[in-house]
Amino acid sequence: MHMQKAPIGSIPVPGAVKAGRTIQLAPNLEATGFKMCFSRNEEVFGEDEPAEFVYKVISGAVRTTRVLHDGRRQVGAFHSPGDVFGLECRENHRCSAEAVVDSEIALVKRSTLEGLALRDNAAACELWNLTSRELVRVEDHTLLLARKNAVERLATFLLEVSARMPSRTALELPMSRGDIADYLGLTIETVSRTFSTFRRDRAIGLPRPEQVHLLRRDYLEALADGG
Amino acid sequence: MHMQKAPIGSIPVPGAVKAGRTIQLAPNLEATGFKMCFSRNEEVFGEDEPAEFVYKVISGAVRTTRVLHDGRRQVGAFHSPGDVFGLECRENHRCSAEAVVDSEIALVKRSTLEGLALRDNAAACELWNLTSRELVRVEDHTLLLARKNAVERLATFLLEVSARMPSRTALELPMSRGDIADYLGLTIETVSRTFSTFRRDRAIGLPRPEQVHLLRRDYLEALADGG
DNA sequence: CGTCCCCTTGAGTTATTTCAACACTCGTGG
DNA sequence: CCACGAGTGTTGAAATAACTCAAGGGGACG
Repeated sequence: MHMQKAPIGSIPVPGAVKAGRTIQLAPNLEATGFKMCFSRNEEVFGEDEPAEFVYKVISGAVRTTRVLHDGRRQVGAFHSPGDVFGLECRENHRCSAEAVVDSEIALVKRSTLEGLALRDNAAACELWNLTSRELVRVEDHTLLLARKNAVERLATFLLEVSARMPSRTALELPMSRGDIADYLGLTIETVSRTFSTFRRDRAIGLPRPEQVHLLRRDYLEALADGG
Repeated sequence: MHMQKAPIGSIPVPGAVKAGRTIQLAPNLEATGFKMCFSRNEEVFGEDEPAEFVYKVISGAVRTTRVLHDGRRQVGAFHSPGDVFGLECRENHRCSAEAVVDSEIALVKRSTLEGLALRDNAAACELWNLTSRELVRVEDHTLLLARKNAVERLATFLLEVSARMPSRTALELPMSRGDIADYLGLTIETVSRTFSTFRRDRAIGLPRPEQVHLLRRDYLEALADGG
Protein backbone atom coordinates (compact mmCIF):
# COMPACT_ATOMS: atom_id res chain seq x y z
CA MET A 1 0.00 0.00 0.00
CA HIS A 2 2.28 2.77 1.16
CA MET A 3 5.28 0.53 0.79
CA GLN A 4 6.51 2.98 -1.80
CA LYS A 5 5.42 6.16 -0.13
CA ALA A 6 5.72 6.34 3.62
CA PRO A 7 9.23 4.94 3.98
CA ILE A 8 10.69 7.20 1.32
CA GLY A 9 8.88 10.20 2.70
CA SER A 10 10.28 9.51 6.13
CA ILE A 11 14.00 9.23 5.65
CA PRO A 12 15.51 11.36 8.37
CA VAL A 13 18.82 11.83 6.57
CA PRO A 14 18.71 12.81 2.89
CA GLY A 15 20.47 10.28 0.73
CA ALA A 16 19.92 7.49 3.19
CA VAL A 17 18.55 5.29 0.44
CA LYS A 18 21.35 3.72 -1.52
CA ALA A 19 20.25 1.48 -4.34
CA GLY A 20 22.25 -1.36 -5.82
CA ARG A 21 23.95 -2.56 -2.68
CA THR A 22 24.61 -6.21 -2.02
CA ILE A 23 22.80 -7.30 1.11
CA GLN A 24 23.93 -10.39 2.98
CA LEU A 25 20.85 -12.01 4.48
CA ALA A 26 22.55 -15.19 5.62
CA PRO A 27 25.96 -16.89 5.40
CA ASN A 28 25.27 -18.22 1.89
CA LEU A 29 22.59 -15.80 0.82
CA GLU A 30 23.36 -12.49 -0.80
CA ALA A 31 21.08 -10.39 -2.96
CA THR A 32 20.87 -6.92 -4.39
CA GLY A 33 18.88 -4.49 -2.30
CA PHE A 34 19.09 -1.11 -0.60
CA LYS A 35 19.13 0.47 2.82
CA MET A 36 16.63 2.80 4.42
CA CYS A 37 16.34 4.72 7.64
CA PHE A 38 13.27 4.62 9.86
CA SER A 39 12.67 6.84 12.82
CA ARG A 40 11.35 5.76 16.22
CA ASN A 41 7.87 4.21 16.04
CA GLU A 42 7.73 4.55 12.28
CA GLU A 43 6.02 1.72 10.44
CA VAL A 44 8.22 -0.45 8.23
CA PHE A 45 5.28 -2.40 6.85
CA GLY A 46 1.66 -2.87 7.86
CA GLU A 47 -0.53 -5.88 8.50
CA ASP A 48 -2.14 -7.29 5.34
CA GLU A 49 0.06 -5.22 3.05
CA PRO A 50 1.60 -7.06 0.11
CA ALA A 51 4.85 -8.67 1.24
CA GLU A 52 7.00 -7.08 -1.42
CA PHE A 53 10.29 -7.01 0.48
CA VAL A 54 12.31 -8.98 2.95
CA TYR A 55 14.10 -6.94 5.60
CA LYS A 56 17.25 -7.06 7.67
CA VAL A 57 18.05 -4.88 10.65
CA ILE A 58 21.37 -3.07 10.19
CA SER A 59 21.18 -0.89 13.29
CA GLY A 60 18.49 -0.08 15.82
CA ALA A 61 15.63 -2.43 16.66
CA VAL A 62 12.33 -3.47 15.13
CA ARG A 63 9.17 -4.99 16.63
CA THR A 64 6.49 -6.94 14.82
CA THR A 65 2.95 -6.58 16.13
CA ARG A 66 -0.56 -7.89 15.62
CA VAL A 67 -3.79 -6.53 17.02
CA LEU A 68 -7.22 -7.96 17.82
CA HIS A 69 -10.35 -6.11 16.72
CA ASP A 70 -10.74 -4.29 20.01
CA GLY A 71 -7.16 -3.04 20.01
CA ARG A 72 -5.46 -5.61 22.22
CA ARG A 73 -1.93 -5.76 20.88
CA GLN A 74 0.69 -8.48 20.77
CA VAL A 75 4.34 -7.94 20.02
CA GLY A 76 5.45 -11.09 18.22
CA ALA A 77 9.17 -10.37 18.17
CA PHE A 78 11.93 -7.86 18.70
CA HIS A 79 14.55 -7.88 15.97
CA SER A 80 18.14 -6.80 16.59
CA PRO A 81 20.92 -5.89 14.14
CA GLY A 82 21.60 -8.87 11.90
CA ASP A 83 18.06 -10.26 12.15
CA VAL A 84 16.00 -10.91 9.03
CA PHE A 85 12.27 -10.21 9.28
CA GLY A 86 9.22 -9.90 7.04
CA LEU A 87 9.97 -13.22 5.33
CA GLU A 88 6.51 -14.65 4.58
CA CYS A 89 5.08 -17.58 2.71
CA ARG A 90 1.82 -15.73 2.14
CA GLU A 91 1.35 -12.90 -0.33
CA ASN A 92 0.57 -10.40 2.42
CA HIS A 93 2.27 -9.58 5.68
CA ARG A 94 0.58 -11.19 8.66
CA CYS A 95 1.84 -8.59 11.10
CA SER A 96 3.01 -5.01 11.03
CA ALA A 97 6.58 -3.96 11.78
CA GLU A 98 7.75 -0.74 13.40
CA ALA A 99 11.10 0.71 14.34
CA VAL A 100 11.52 0.64 18.13
CA VAL A 101 14.22 3.30 17.88
CA ASP A 102 15.74 5.11 14.90
CA SER A 103 16.90 2.24 12.73
CA GLU A 104 18.76 1.45 9.56
CA ILE A 105 17.19 -1.38 7.60
CA ALA A 106 18.17 -3.26 4.48
CA LEU A 107 15.49 -4.25 1.97
CA VAL A 108 15.61 -6.98 -0.65
CA LYS A 109 12.85 -7.62 -3.15
CA ARG A 110 11.00 -10.79 -2.35
CA SER A 111 10.80 -11.69 -6.03
CA THR A 112 14.61 -11.49 -6.19
CA LEU A 113 14.89 -14.04 -3.41
CA GLU A 114 12.31 -16.35 -4.87
CA GLY A 115 14.09 -16.31 -8.19
CA LEU A 116 17.33 -17.08 -6.39
CA ALA A 117 15.75 -19.96 -4.49
CA LEU A 118 14.49 -21.56 -7.68
CA ARG A 119 17.94 -21.49 -9.30
CA ASP A 120 20.29 -21.85 -6.37
CA ASN A 121 19.79 -24.76 -4.04
CA ALA A 122 22.03 -23.40 -1.30
CA ALA A 123 19.97 -20.21 -1.28
CA ALA A 124 16.75 -22.17 -0.91
CA CYS A 125 18.23 -24.03 2.05
CA GLU A 126 19.32 -20.78 3.67
CA LEU A 127 15.81 -19.39 3.38
CA TRP A 128 14.42 -22.57 4.88
CA ASN A 129 16.95 -22.20 7.67
CA LEU A 130 15.87 -18.65 8.44
CA THR A 131 12.25 -19.74 8.70
CA SER A 132 13.17 -22.77 10.81
CA ARG A 133 15.10 -20.70 13.30
CA GLU A 134 12.20 -18.28 13.57
CA LEU A 135 9.92 -21.23 14.24
CA VAL A 136 12.18 -22.39 17.07
CA ARG A 137 12.05 -18.94 18.62
CA VAL A 138 8.28 -18.66 18.35
CA GLU A 139 7.76 -22.15 19.79
CA ASP A 140 9.87 -21.24 22.81
CA HIS A 141 7.77 -18.14 23.19
CA THR A 142 4.49 -20.09 23.16
CA LEU A 143 5.72 -22.16 26.09
CA LEU A 144 6.40 -18.93 27.96
CA LEU A 145 2.98 -17.53 27.15
CA ALA A 146 1.12 -20.76 27.88
CA ARG A 147 2.71 -21.81 31.13
CA LYS A 148 5.00 -19.26 32.77
CA ASN A 149 4.01 -16.66 35.35
CA ALA A 150 4.95 -12.99 35.27
CA VAL A 151 8.23 -13.39 37.15
CA GLU A 152 9.34 -16.27 34.94
CA ARG A 153 8.36 -14.40 31.80
CA LEU A 154 10.36 -11.31 32.63
CA ALA A 155 13.37 -13.36 33.73
CA THR A 156 13.24 -15.22 30.42
CA PHE A 157 12.98 -11.94 28.55
CA LEU A 158 15.99 -10.39 30.26
CA LEU A 159 18.15 -13.42 29.53
CA GLU A 160 16.93 -13.44 25.95
CA VAL A 161 17.97 -9.82 25.48
CA SER A 162 21.25 -10.44 27.26
CA ALA A 163 22.09 -13.28 24.87
CA ARG A 164 22.01 -10.88 21.91
CA MET A 165 24.02 -8.09 23.53
CA PRO A 166 27.69 -7.27 23.32
CA SER A 167 27.83 -6.92 27.08
CA ARG A 168 26.03 -9.77 28.75
CA THR A 169 25.37 -8.05 32.06
CA ALA A 170 24.74 -4.38 31.20
CA LEU A 171 21.59 -4.28 29.11
CA GLU A 172 20.23 -1.27 27.30
CA LEU A 173 16.55 -1.89 26.58
CA PRO A 174 15.46 0.00 23.47
CA MET A 175 11.78 -0.85 23.92
CA SER A 176 9.22 0.62 26.30
CA ARG A 177 7.49 -1.15 29.19
CA GLY A 178 4.40 -1.28 27.00
CA ASP A 179 6.28 -3.12 24.26
CA ILE A 180 7.67 -5.59 26.79
CA ALA A 181 4.20 -6.12 28.26
CA ASP A 182 2.69 -6.83 24.85
CA TYR A 183 5.54 -9.21 24.08
CA LEU A 184 5.13 -11.13 27.32
CA GLY A 185 1.33 -11.14 27.39
CA LEU A 186 1.19 -8.98 30.52
CA THR A 187 0.22 -5.40 31.39
CA ILE A 188 2.56 -2.44 31.73
CA GLU A 189 1.94 -2.36 35.46
CA THR A 190 2.80 -6.01 36.00
CA VAL A 191 6.02 -5.61 34.02
CA SER A 192 6.97 -2.55 36.03
CA ARG A 193 6.16 -4.23 39.33
CA THR A 194 8.16 -7.31 38.38
CA PHE A 195 11.18 -5.16 37.49
CA SER A 196 10.85 -3.62 40.95
CA THR A 197 10.65 -7.06 42.55
CA PHE A 198 13.88 -8.10 40.82
CA ARG A 199 15.58 -4.93 42.00
CA ARG A 200 14.36 -5.44 45.56
CA ASP A 201 15.73 -9.00 45.43
CA ARG A 202 19.07 -7.65 44.17
CA ALA A 203 18.75 -9.76 41.00
CA ILE A 204 19.12 -6.70 38.81
CA GLY A 205 20.31 -3.12 39.03
CA LEU A 206 17.98 -0.55 37.53
CA PRO A 207 19.66 2.87 37.48
CA ARG A 208 17.26 4.04 34.77
CA PRO A 209 14.16 2.35 33.36
CA GLU A 210 15.97 1.38 30.17
CA GLN A 211 19.24 0.32 31.82
CA VAL A 212 19.34 -3.11 33.41
CA HIS A 213 22.34 -4.72 35.12
CA LEU A 214 22.12 -8.44 35.57
CA LEU A 215 23.52 -8.95 39.06
CA ARG A 216 22.43 -12.53 39.63
CA ARG A 217 22.15 -14.35 36.36
CA ASP A 218 21.82 -17.74 38.06
CA TYR A 219 18.78 -16.48 39.94
CA LEU A 220 17.14 -15.34 36.70
CA GLU A 221 18.07 -18.57 34.94
CA ALA A 222 16.45 -20.66 37.63
CA LEU A 223 13.27 -18.63 37.23
CA ALA A 224 13.32 -18.70 33.44
CA ASP A 225 13.49 -22.49 33.26
CA GLY A 226 10.46 -22.79 35.50
CA GLY A 227 11.90 -24.35 38.62
CA MET B 1 17.43 -43.29 21.81
CA HIS B 2 14.54 -45.70 21.68
CA MET B 3 13.66 -44.54 18.19
CA GLN B 4 14.49 -48.04 17.05
CA LYS B 5 13.09 -49.93 19.97
CA ALA B 6 9.91 -48.60 21.48
CA PRO B 7 7.98 -47.98 18.27
CA ILE B 8 8.77 -51.39 16.85
CA GLY B 9 8.05 -53.06 20.13
CA SER B 10 4.68 -51.34 20.30
CA ILE B 11 2.98 -52.22 17.07
CA PRO B 12 -0.50 -53.33 18.03
CA VAL B 13 -1.11 -55.22 14.78
CA PRO B 14 1.62 -57.58 13.58
CA GLY B 15 2.85 -56.67 10.15
CA ALA B 16 1.86 -53.04 10.53
CA VAL B 17 5.31 -51.94 9.47
CA LYS B 18 5.65 -52.05 5.74
CA ALA B 19 9.00 -50.96 4.43
CA GLY B 20 9.68 -49.53 1.03
CA ARG B 21 6.47 -47.55 0.60
CA THR B 22 6.40 -44.21 -1.16
CA ILE B 23 5.18 -41.55 1.23
CA GLN B 24 3.77 -38.32 -0.13
CA LEU B 25 4.67 -35.57 2.32
CA ALA B 26 3.53 -32.67 0.17
CA PRO B 27 2.17 -32.06 -3.33
CA ASN B 28 5.64 -32.19 -4.90
CA LEU B 29 7.45 -34.13 -2.25
CA GLU B 30 7.57 -37.90 -2.22
CA ALA B 31 10.08 -40.12 -0.50
CA THR B 32 10.56 -43.72 0.47
CA GLY B 33 9.47 -44.55 3.99
CA PHE B 34 7.23 -46.87 5.97
CA LYS B 35 4.12 -46.86 8.10
CA MET B 36 3.74 -47.69 11.76
CA CYS B 37 0.89 -47.97 14.21
CA PHE B 38 0.88 -46.27 17.59
CA SER B 39 -1.66 -46.88 20.30
CA ARG B 40 -3.38 -44.23 22.39
CA ASN B 41 -0.92 -42.14 24.46
CA GLU B 42 2.07 -43.96 23.05
CA GLU B 43 5.14 -41.85 22.43
CA VAL B 44 6.17 -41.35 18.80
CA PHE B 45 9.36 -39.54 19.73
CA GLY B 46 10.70 -37.88 22.87
CA GLU B 47 12.09 -34.44 23.67
CA ASP B 48 15.84 -34.16 22.94
CA GLU B 49 15.96 -37.42 21.04
CA PRO B 50 17.85 -37.39 17.75
CA ALA B 51 15.49 -36.22 14.99
CA GLU B 52 16.03 -39.21 12.76
CA PHE B 53 12.66 -39.24 11.02
CA VAL B 54 10.01 -36.94 9.68
CA TYR B 55 6.43 -38.04 10.27
CA LYS B 56 3.05 -37.79 8.64
CA VAL B 57 -0.28 -38.66 10.23
CA ILE B 58 -2.19 -41.20 8.12
CA SER B 59 -5.03 -41.79 10.54
CA GLY B 60 -5.71 -40.85 14.14
CA ALA B 61 -4.25 -37.79 15.83
CA VAL B 62 -0.93 -36.74 17.35
CA ARG B 63 -0.02 -34.10 19.90
CA THR B 64 3.38 -32.51 20.43
CA THR B 65 4.24 -31.49 23.98
CA ARG B 66 6.90 -29.73 26.00
CA VAL B 67 7.31 -29.61 29.75
CA LEU B 68 8.92 -27.24 32.24
CA HIS B 69 11.13 -28.60 35.00
CA ASP B 70 8.33 -28.74 37.52
CA GLY B 71 6.03 -30.66 35.20
CA ARG B 72 3.90 -27.88 33.76
CA ARG B 73 3.02 -29.11 30.29
CA GLN B 74 2.26 -27.36 27.06
CA VAL B 75 0.68 -28.98 24.03
CA GLY B 76 2.20 -27.21 21.05
CA ALA B 77 0.00 -28.69 18.36
CA PHE B 78 -2.54 -31.31 17.43
CA HIS B 79 -1.84 -33.02 14.13
CA SER B 80 -4.60 -34.53 12.00
CA PRO B 81 -4.41 -36.97 9.08
CA GLY B 82 -2.34 -35.43 6.31
CA ASP B 83 -0.23 -33.30 8.66
CA VAL B 84 3.55 -33.55 8.65
CA PHE B 85 5.29 -33.23 12.01
CA GLY B 86 8.70 -33.72 13.57
CA LEU B 87 10.41 -31.68 10.85
CA GLU B 88 13.27 -29.97 12.67
CA CYS B 89 16.24 -27.82 11.79
CA ARG B 90 18.11 -28.94 14.89
CA GLU B 91 19.67 -32.35 15.32
CA ASN B 92 17.35 -33.25 18.20
CA HIS B 93 13.62 -33.01 18.64
CA ARG B 94 12.57 -29.96 20.64
CA CYS B 95 9.32 -31.52 21.80
CA SER B 96 7.91 -34.98 22.31
CA ALA B 97 5.06 -36.40 20.24
CA GLU B 98 2.39 -38.84 21.35
CA ALA B 99 -0.58 -40.48 19.70
CA VAL B 100 -3.81 -38.95 21.01
CA VAL B 101 -5.74 -42.02 19.84
CA ASP B 102 -4.64 -45.18 18.06
CA SER B 103 -2.90 -43.81 14.99
CA GLU B 104 -1.24 -44.85 11.78
CA ILE B 105 1.84 -42.81 11.00
CA ALA B 106 4.20 -42.66 8.05
CA LEU B 107 7.93 -42.22 8.68
CA VAL B 108 10.56 -40.93 6.28
CA LYS B 109 14.25 -40.79 7.10
CA ARG B 110 15.38 -37.24 7.63
CA SER B 111 18.61 -37.92 5.77
CA THR B 112 16.55 -39.05 2.76
CA LEU B 113 14.75 -35.72 2.72
CA GLU B 114 17.91 -33.71 3.15
CA GLY B 115 19.51 -35.51 0.26
CA LEU B 116 16.43 -34.84 -1.81
CA ALA B 117 16.48 -31.14 -0.90
CA LEU B 118 20.08 -30.79 -1.99
CA ARG B 119 19.40 -32.30 -5.42
CA ASP B 120 15.82 -31.30 -6.13
CA ASN B 121 14.94 -27.65 -5.88
CA ALA B 122 11.19 -28.21 -5.88
CA ALA B 123 11.61 -30.53 -2.93
CA ALA B 124 13.58 -27.93 -1.01
CA CYS B 125 10.83 -25.39 -1.63
CA GLU B 126 8.18 -27.83 -0.42
CA LEU B 127 10.07 -28.39 2.80
CA TRP B 128 10.40 -24.65 3.27
CA ASN B 129 6.67 -24.39 2.65
CA LEU B 130 5.86 -26.95 5.31
CA THR B 131 7.94 -25.07 7.85
CA SER B 132 6.44 -21.73 6.83
CA ARG B 133 2.90 -22.96 7.25
CA GLU B 134 3.76 -24.33 10.65
CA LEU B 135 5.19 -20.93 11.55
CA VAL B 136 1.93 -19.25 10.53
CA ARG B 137 -0.03 -21.62 12.74
CA VAL B 138 2.24 -21.11 15.74
CA GLU B 139 2.19 -17.34 15.36
CA ASP B 140 -1.61 -17.36 15.38
CA HIS B 141 -1.43 -19.45 18.49
CA THR B 142 0.88 -17.01 20.29
CA LEU B 143 -1.67 -14.24 19.74
CA LEU B 144 -4.28 -16.47 21.36
CA LEU B 145 -2.03 -17.26 24.31
CA ALA B 146 -0.85 -13.69 24.77
CA ARG B 147 -4.08 -11.79 24.52
CA LYS B 148 -7.24 -13.87 24.47
CA ASN B 149 -9.34 -14.87 27.47
CA ALA B 150 -10.64 -18.36 28.20
CA VAL B 151 -13.88 -17.97 26.26
CA GLU B 152 -12.09 -16.59 23.20
CA ARG B 153 -9.46 -19.33 23.38
CA LEU B 154 -11.96 -22.15 23.40
CA ALA B 155 -14.06 -20.55 20.65
CA THR B 156 -10.91 -20.25 18.53
CA PHE B 157 -10.03 -23.86 19.26
CA LEU B 158 -13.44 -25.21 18.25
CA LEU B 159 -13.36 -23.32 14.96
CA GLU B 160 -9.82 -24.52 14.35
CA VAL B 161 -10.87 -28.14 14.82
CA SER B 162 -13.97 -27.59 12.72
CA ALA B 163 -11.90 -26.26 9.83
CA ARG B 164 -10.06 -29.60 9.57
CA MET B 165 -13.09 -31.84 9.84
CA PRO B 166 -15.18 -33.51 7.15
CA SER B 167 -18.33 -32.26 8.84
CA ARG B 168 -17.99 -28.64 9.84
CA THR B 169 -20.66 -28.65 12.53
CA ALA B 170 -20.45 -32.07 14.17
CA LEU B 171 -17.05 -32.33 15.81
CA GLU B 172 -15.53 -35.43 17.33
CA LEU B 173 -12.75 -34.35 19.69
CA PRO B 174 -10.11 -37.06 19.95
CA MET B 175 -8.21 -35.29 22.74
CA SER B 176 -9.02 -35.04 26.44
CA ARG B 177 -9.95 -31.89 28.37
CA GLY B 178 -6.45 -31.98 29.81
CA ASP B 179 -4.90 -31.91 26.35
CA ILE B 180 -7.12 -28.99 25.33
CA ALA B 181 -6.22 -27.14 28.52
CA ASP B 182 -2.50 -27.59 27.93
CA TYR B 183 -2.94 -26.45 24.34
CA LEU B 184 -4.85 -23.32 25.31
CA GLY B 185 -2.78 -22.42 28.36
CA LEU B 186 -5.69 -23.02 30.74
CA THR B 187 -6.65 -25.61 33.37
CA ILE B 188 -8.93 -28.59 32.89
CA GLU B 189 -11.57 -26.97 35.08
CA THR B 190 -11.62 -23.73 33.13
CA VAL B 191 -11.94 -25.62 29.84
CA SER B 192 -14.78 -27.71 31.23
CA ARG B 193 -16.59 -24.68 32.63
CA THR B 194 -16.23 -22.81 29.35
CA PHE B 195 -17.70 -25.75 27.43
CA SER B 196 -20.61 -25.60 29.84
CA THR B 197 -20.99 -21.86 29.29
CA PHE B 198 -21.18 -22.39 25.53
CA ARG B 199 -23.80 -25.08 26.00
CA ARG B 200 -25.85 -22.88 28.33
CA ASP B 201 -25.69 -20.10 25.71
CA ARG B 202 -26.86 -22.57 23.04
CA ALA B 203 -23.68 -21.94 21.05
CA ILE B 204 -22.83 -25.65 21.05
CA GLY B 205 -24.51 -28.95 21.67
CA LEU B 206 -22.58 -31.33 23.92
CA PRO B 207 -24.26 -34.74 23.98
CA ARG B 208 -21.05 -36.35 25.17
CA PRO B 209 -17.78 -34.74 26.32
CA GLU B 210 -16.05 -35.61 23.07
CA GLN B 211 -18.93 -34.72 20.75
CA VAL B 212 -19.49 -31.07 19.97
CA HIS B 213 -22.15 -29.64 17.67
CA LEU B 214 -21.53 -26.10 16.50
CA LEU B 215 -24.99 -24.54 16.72
CA ARG B 216 -24.02 -20.90 16.37
CA ARG B 217 -20.83 -20.58 14.40
CA ASP B 218 -21.23 -16.80 14.03
CA TYR B 219 -21.30 -16.46 17.80
CA LEU B 220 -18.07 -18.42 18.15
CA GLU B 221 -16.44 -16.53 15.30
CA ALA B 222 -17.19 -13.19 16.92
CA LEU B 223 -15.56 -14.44 20.12
CA ALA B 224 -12.56 -15.96 18.37
CA ASP B 225 -11.66 -12.73 16.61
CA GLY B 226 -11.67 -10.87 19.88
CA GLY B 227 -14.54 -8.47 19.45
C1' DC C 1 -20.41 -54.71 41.68
C1' DG C 2 -16.42 -52.11 42.43
C1' DT C 3 -12.60 -49.48 40.56
C1' DC C 4 -10.50 -46.29 37.62
C1' DC C 5 -10.47 -42.49 34.78
C1' DC C 6 -12.31 -38.52 33.06
C1' DC C 7 -15.43 -34.85 33.30
C1' DT C 8 -18.22 -31.50 35.78
C1' DT C 9 -19.43 -28.38 39.35
C1' DG C 10 -18.93 -25.60 43.63
C1' DA C 11 -16.36 -22.71 46.93
C1' DG C 12 -12.52 -20.24 48.25
C1' DT C 13 -7.90 -18.37 46.87
C1' DT C 14 -4.64 -15.88 44.21
C1' DA C 15 -2.08 -13.80 40.40
C1' DT C 16 -2.81 -10.45 37.44
C1' DT C 17 -5.54 -6.70 35.79
C1' DT C 18 -7.86 -2.44 36.26
C1' DC C 19 -8.33 2.04 37.92
C1' DA C 20 -6.19 5.92 39.89
C1' DA C 21 -2.63 8.85 41.54
C1' DC C 22 1.83 10.48 41.45
C1' DA C 23 6.96 10.93 39.94
C1' DC C 24 10.40 11.65 36.49
C1' DT C 25 12.43 13.19 32.09
C1' DC C 26 12.60 16.03 28.37
C1' DG C 27 11.41 19.46 25.15
C1' DT C 28 9.24 23.97 24.33
C1' DG C 29 8.13 28.45 25.05
C1' DG C 30 7.41 32.30 28.04
C1' DC D 1 15.89 30.41 34.00
C1' DC D 2 11.66 28.41 35.17
C1' DA D 3 6.86 26.89 34.06
C1' DC D 4 4.35 23.84 31.52
C1' DG D 5 2.67 19.69 29.26
C1' DA D 6 3.27 15.32 27.14
C1' DG D 7 4.95 10.95 27.46
C1' DT D 8 6.61 7.23 30.27
C1' DG D 9 7.30 4.67 34.42
C1' DT D 10 6.10 3.50 39.24
C1' DT D 11 3.16 2.39 43.02
C1' DG D 12 -1.20 1.55 45.70
C1' DA D 13 -5.90 -0.30 46.26
C1' DA D 14 -9.75 -2.64 44.52
C1' DA D 15 -11.71 -5.85 41.18
C1' DT D 16 -11.72 -10.02 38.62
C1' DA D 17 -10.54 -13.91 35.69
C1' DA D 18 -8.59 -17.97 36.25
C1' DC D 19 -6.64 -21.31 39.44
C1' DT D 20 -6.72 -24.58 43.28
C1' DC D 21 -8.85 -27.66 46.14
C1' DA D 22 -12.53 -30.69 46.92
C1' DA D 23 -16.53 -33.45 46.01
C1' DG D 24 -19.50 -36.00 43.14
C1' DG D 25 -21.25 -38.08 38.57
C1' DG D 26 -20.96 -41.26 34.80
C1' DG D 27 -18.89 -44.57 31.58
C1' DA D 28 -15.81 -48.44 30.65
C1' DC D 29 -13.97 -52.53 32.12
C1' DG D 30 -12.60 -56.43 34.80
